[in-house]
Amino acid sequence: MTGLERDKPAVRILLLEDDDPVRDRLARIIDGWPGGRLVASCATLGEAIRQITDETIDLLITDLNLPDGHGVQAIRLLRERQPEAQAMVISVLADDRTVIDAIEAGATGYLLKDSDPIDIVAAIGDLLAGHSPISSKIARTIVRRLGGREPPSGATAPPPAAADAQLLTPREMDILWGIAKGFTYGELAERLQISKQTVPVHIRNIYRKLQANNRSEAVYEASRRGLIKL
Amino acid sequence: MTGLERDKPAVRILLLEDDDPVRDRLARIIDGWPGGRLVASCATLGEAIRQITDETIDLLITDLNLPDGHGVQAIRLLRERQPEAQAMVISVLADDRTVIDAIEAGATGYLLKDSDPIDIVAAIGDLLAGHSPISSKIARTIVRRLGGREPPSGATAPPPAAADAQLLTPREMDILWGIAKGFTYGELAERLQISKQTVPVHIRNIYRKLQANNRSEAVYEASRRGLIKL
DNA sequence: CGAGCCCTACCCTGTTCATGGTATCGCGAT
DNA sequence: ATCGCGATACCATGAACAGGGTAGGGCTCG
Repeated sequence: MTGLERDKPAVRILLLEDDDPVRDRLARIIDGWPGGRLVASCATLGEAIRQITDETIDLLITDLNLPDGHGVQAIRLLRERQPEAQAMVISVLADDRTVIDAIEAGATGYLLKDSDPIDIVAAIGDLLAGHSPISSKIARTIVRRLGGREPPSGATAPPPAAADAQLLTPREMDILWGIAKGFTYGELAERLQISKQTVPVHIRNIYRKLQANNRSEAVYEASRRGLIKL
Repeated sequence: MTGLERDKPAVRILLLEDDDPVRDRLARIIDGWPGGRLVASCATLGEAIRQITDETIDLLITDLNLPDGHGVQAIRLLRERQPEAQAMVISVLADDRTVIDAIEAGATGYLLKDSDPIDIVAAIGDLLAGHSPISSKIARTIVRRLGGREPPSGATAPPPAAADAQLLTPREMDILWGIAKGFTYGELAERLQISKQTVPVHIRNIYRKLQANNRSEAVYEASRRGLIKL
């Protein structure tokens, strides 16, 4: 060591971004920031996986769309191998699934590329201060996930399930059970003694209420919200 | 009927803030903003409740600490009476309980007073654009709520998975995760970087091993056997 | 080195699903 | 009494899925 590391522990940063100009720009900024040390600057998931496996990382800054995989995979691996490390996403992706996936994988920061020029150093500082720098568009997805809607009629609902209790109608709950168990339209119709034309109507309504687009997603969502337990 | 609902798309804003100087300052800013109309500027929860009950509101901007109650109560009432309306918190409070309460009550914006001078107009615009202007410190609380749990890869879960651990191959477990979350062939193929022809092959093998005939059944079975936890 | 398994990939075919629209009936609320 | 909504029902179309067969490359293990 030639005195690069003094008393202050520099933040070991791993950068993962497939777009060359963007990566270089970010790398330069990070390199020029005295508080951090750029462990590596990767263009592929594979390279990042190698780095995460071999090196000690404090902070992963990653894109999501990668030529050989998805940035969330890097986040997952990082959280597994180095639970103390932080992860921040910098991406153009803003759809609900991607955002929720990233957050659930352990990302604590999420900046949208499309917005105004990113102050990456400020975001890193924010993150390391225990905050979550998140673009407002991304935040909305997360907030929606928590807050949803529908007013609690009483004062305060202790269990989260109580809030969603009225979300689905009784019939929809019947249908939900059915799709969780893998029944087809026909089986469900027979079991509930209704026309097989009616089943998809209920299913559509369930999808709308749970913001799902197919059966598995609906079951996953319903389970997550405590509407059903598998 | 006063018949003025369609003429102008000015945002009807209700301000609730007990601190006089702060309230006046915010009121002036909002008043000077051509995009919005200040319906009322309240110093107490009681006054705000009256306004929410009697007037049509598009956006509530509220403090939380109030002399006669809590701002969250105003948010709850608003969401109950006027579900289309938005709510934004401006407060010094940042504890988990308060933040989660506010978000669950329906707030889609949450700015911390202590931070840098608030650009309230930008935040309002953000909010009305469908985003969620949220201070990064607040965001961390929310993110923790969503993602702060255990990493999905069961590093320390030998008891349940032991018997069936070898039932599915690693790749099949990847696929299983995907179908539990509702991914299509194409999405799964992209995320795992394999051909979309290969995905159904794995799925078929999973069905065979779990004795399932469709996705929901497979997820149900896998969950029941402890292969995945939703 | 051949056996066995996993992962990969493609072909084909029939079924099921997702999604739109439209409509009737009953019930509780306005 | 009209309105909103839940539940029921039908039609139609394109996308996605299930299930069958075939097969090459890579890996490990006797």
